[in-house]
Amino acid sequence: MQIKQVSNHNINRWITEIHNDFKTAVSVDCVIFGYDENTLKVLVSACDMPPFEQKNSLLGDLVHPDETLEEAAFRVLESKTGFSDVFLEQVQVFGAIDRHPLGRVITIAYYALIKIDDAHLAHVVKDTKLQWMAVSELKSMAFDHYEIMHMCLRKMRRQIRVQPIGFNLLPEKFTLLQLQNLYEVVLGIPLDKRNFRRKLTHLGILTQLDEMESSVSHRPARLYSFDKDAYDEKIVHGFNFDL
Amino acid sequence: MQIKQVSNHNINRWITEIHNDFKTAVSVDCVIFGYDENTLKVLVSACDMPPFEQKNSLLGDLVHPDETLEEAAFRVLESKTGFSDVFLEQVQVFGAIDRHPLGRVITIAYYALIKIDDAHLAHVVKDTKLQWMAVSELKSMAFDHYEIMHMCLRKMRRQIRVQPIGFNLLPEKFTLLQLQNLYEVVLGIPLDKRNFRRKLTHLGILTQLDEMESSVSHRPARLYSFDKDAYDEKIVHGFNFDL
DNA sequence: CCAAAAGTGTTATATTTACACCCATGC
DNA sequence: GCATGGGTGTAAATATAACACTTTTGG
Repeated sequence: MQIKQVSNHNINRWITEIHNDFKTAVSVDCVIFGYDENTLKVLVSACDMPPFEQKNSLLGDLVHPDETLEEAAFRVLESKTGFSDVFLEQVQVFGAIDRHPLGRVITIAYYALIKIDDAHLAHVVKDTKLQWMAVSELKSMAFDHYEIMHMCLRKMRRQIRVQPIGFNLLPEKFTLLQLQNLYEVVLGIPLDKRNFRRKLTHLGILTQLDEMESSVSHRPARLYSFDKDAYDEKIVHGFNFDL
Repeated sequence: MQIKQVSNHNINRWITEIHNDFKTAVSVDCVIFGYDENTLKVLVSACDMPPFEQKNSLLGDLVHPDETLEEAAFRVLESKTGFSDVFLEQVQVFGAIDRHPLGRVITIAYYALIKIDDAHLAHVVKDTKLQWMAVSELKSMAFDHYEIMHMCLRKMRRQIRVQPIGFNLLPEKFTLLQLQNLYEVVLGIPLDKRNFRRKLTHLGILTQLDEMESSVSHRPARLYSFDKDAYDEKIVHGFNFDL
């Protein structure tokens, strides 16, 4: 990179600091949430770095010099899940001085929401280090990753109430009960069936499909899909999603 | 720092990358909000770095190797405002590859809320580069600082509705109209006087003082203060501030 | 016919909004 | 006495919460 010759001593200080003294390693860590078997899960990896060999860690990597932070996060996501088109949200930076045993590494936490499907599960199974773990069963992790996971969970819980992001965790076609269960599991509160259904169907952001559940041993439920166009349209007219 | 000898080649890669290849300069930038003359203002500094000499910039600095991100932000705040006890909130990281003309610098944005008082104004006046500018008058800034300011403004607007942070912008003792004006200015919406007063006084987080405004050319208003203890008490019992 | 989830309305309660006048003070 | 903001209550509309039974399918 070319550096302009400038007279101000303040700028020379910056040049020195930027290029020598004050450089730090920067990583991204992804909290990848999935929803399966009525459970909120996180994709974790067996950690191979001392002293955390018995722990699980989040999926992350150092940010390369030629990529943005978001690109780094998407690179991690794609390499571990095979998906490139996922919902991704920056949460917070963690910069405690000794958070990494190999030296100072500040990390930018992202959370992602993905639809766990069979193709994806096969992809994960091939990588013996990877594992979907229920959020409720995760008690401790490598580094400060448990704290990071928890912060991401908090942010996701806050966001899911006011933005239609929950659909990223469900298949394209879902029943109203699946949607209600998702909210109950994520938020940890029971919801009234009739009120929930009225609220959601009256929001006008669901498309009622001409299709039913099949092969269930009870009355099959109608399938719905999220109508993103309708949502975007309503947003510009001052509509608020609020569950 | 001491580095453990480990056998795994993956870890050796990390060591190389962390200590050599992938280091980046990291800075903090503070969007310092103040409220004065019924206006929301930001503390900005004349920029002396080409090509932004005609622009204002946020207050920031590189993060030093021996301090956390928050410590860096507080250091910037204290050096520029003289205050160490201010409300500070991390907002987002900005990591576009060419956001800084001197090389790759990723920056962590914070916003701070401070009470602009006379002592503080004197402090600012001594530094000829510093200036309080109305948010509404800021149209462009150095680097990506306008975008950063805007993101912080958005986050602050969101937070002020659900957390009692507005009090950080007012004097210890304030009138209900001052508080209402603050909300109207920050949120950009008019509020009904009677409804606002009823809501706030019934929340039970304001202490009604035995003191009135003085030297005003109209009926003096009662003064109130924020009762943090009462707020904390209510929070643990599941109370939600929501304006 | 049994088990399991689908689907559907009404009423009571709480919250939010809209709105207008007299009061105290400084000049 | 006039300009300025201080201070107060009520009614209508809206949103939320609670609640139970019949229907449809597979086994």
